[in-house]
Amino acid sequence: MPTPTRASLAQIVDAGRDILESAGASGLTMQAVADRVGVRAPSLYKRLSDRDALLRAVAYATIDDLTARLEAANGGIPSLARTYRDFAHDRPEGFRLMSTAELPVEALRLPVEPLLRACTQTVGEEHALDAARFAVAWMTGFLHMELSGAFRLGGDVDGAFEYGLRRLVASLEA
Amino acid sequence: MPTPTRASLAQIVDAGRDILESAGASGLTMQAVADRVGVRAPSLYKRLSDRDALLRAVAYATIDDLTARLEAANGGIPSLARTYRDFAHDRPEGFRLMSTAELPVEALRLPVEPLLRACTQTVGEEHALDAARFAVAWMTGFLHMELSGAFRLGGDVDGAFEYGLRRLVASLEA
DNA sequence: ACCTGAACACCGTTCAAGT
DNA sequence: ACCTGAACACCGTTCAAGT
Repeated sequence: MPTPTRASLAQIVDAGRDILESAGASGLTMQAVADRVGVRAPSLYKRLSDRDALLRAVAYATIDDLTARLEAANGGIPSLARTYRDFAHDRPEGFRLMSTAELPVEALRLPVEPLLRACTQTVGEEHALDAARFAVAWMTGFLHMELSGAFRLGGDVDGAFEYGLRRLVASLEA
Repeated sequence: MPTPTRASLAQIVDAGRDILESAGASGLTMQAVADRVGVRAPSLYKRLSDRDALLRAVAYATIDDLTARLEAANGGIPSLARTYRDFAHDRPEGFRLMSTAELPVEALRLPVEPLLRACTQTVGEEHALDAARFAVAWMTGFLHMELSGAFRLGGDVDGAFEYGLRRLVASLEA
């Protein structure tokens, strides 16, 4: 009787996401995933070509999760921004991995789509892409700095986010 | 006669910066630095407690470099933003390391100082910090995304930067 | 004081051999 | 088909021994 599949790719990726959040990217080792999934490390290479493929797979799963949340949000820029921030707070390591993992450009098309629509509404077709890049850059930069503790000193971080959001929206509506 | 010092900390950090830019963060190993400096890896531990300390030292040197460039710029927001971008293009891996390395909050005080002054000029004391955070977040986010290739598809990246810069300045002057 | 070789732990990865 | 132990390369780090 052939051995039944013990470690499906989905199980591996789920284990990877958990380990990532609890131990950080450096703790996301093949051995840690193998232990969690009840298998020896070499067996993972039946499903994934190498550790980089594991990181990419976890990044994709994270992006899917984010995309779903953004689609569920009311489509305005403030709502999208706050949803994005909540997501980064929930899965800080996954959020970081999205920027770190070397992904093909199209990987971000789906999560950006709702923002692109919102920007088209406020600035029109012609500058929608520039506006979306402006918005995404601010949000992503803010969240990275917030998560890395760069805003720890001085004043209210929530307040700084809402201030930036107000300025952002005002500047696009101008 | 005691052995003369072969590997000073300054030499080690300089070697580290070079290796970082040519081989990336994962290529910045203790062995690579030791080779470059003409010493065996264990000798580095006379100067640095561990690899993390090496990364921090390289990050600090990078920050000093950036600070000098920003101080030399004409102090307006557009000039600071373009100087920051030039720096990220010159030393992309160093730029990344500044965000990655776990540094104490005060590490960024000096490079942010010129921007904080510019923001005080345009929005006044009370919201200077919020405005600086808005500006830094946008710039840093934009540069990370640009360097990681997220803007590779569609349109003019320089144009998108100038668009963002115009919106940013306009929103602070409003 | 500074350097070295030897050694250890840990990780990624390959592969021949098992079921 | 899927799994495993054994093995290898590579890296960080420690330490006793050299000058």
